[in-house]
Amino acid sequence: MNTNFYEQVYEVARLIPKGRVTSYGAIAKSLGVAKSSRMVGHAMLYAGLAHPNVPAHRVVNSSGLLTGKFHFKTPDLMEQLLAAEGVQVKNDKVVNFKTVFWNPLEEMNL
DNA sequence: AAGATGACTGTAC
DNA sequence: GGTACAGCCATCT
Repeated sequence: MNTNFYEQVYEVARLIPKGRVTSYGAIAKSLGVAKSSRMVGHAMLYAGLAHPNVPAHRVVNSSGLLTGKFHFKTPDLMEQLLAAEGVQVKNDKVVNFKTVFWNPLEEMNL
């Protein structure tokens, strides 16, 4: 699909360190399309098909809520993966979200 | 071409 | 902090 935009989303998503999470808006903002946060989520749908190894489970909404868990192979997979990386998930929500939050802009600004 | 949809976000109550 | 509403924008029907 020529979606270079998606490629960038995947690239940023892959940069997320293990045990950390980020938000769709943060990724969108780092790509200069903060207003298209929804497109980031849409790109994540393709993540499992176009690019394996894209840790889409590390991307949550601005509240740290696992909004996309139902789009995974199984609804439990997302929190399973997060838990396996040391990210505690409670009630479909990332615990200490502000603490484990990883800002893509930080990496890009280096 | 126009309307509906969605893995979102920010503001308001 | 939870619910409600509006703004945004690519994709699909």
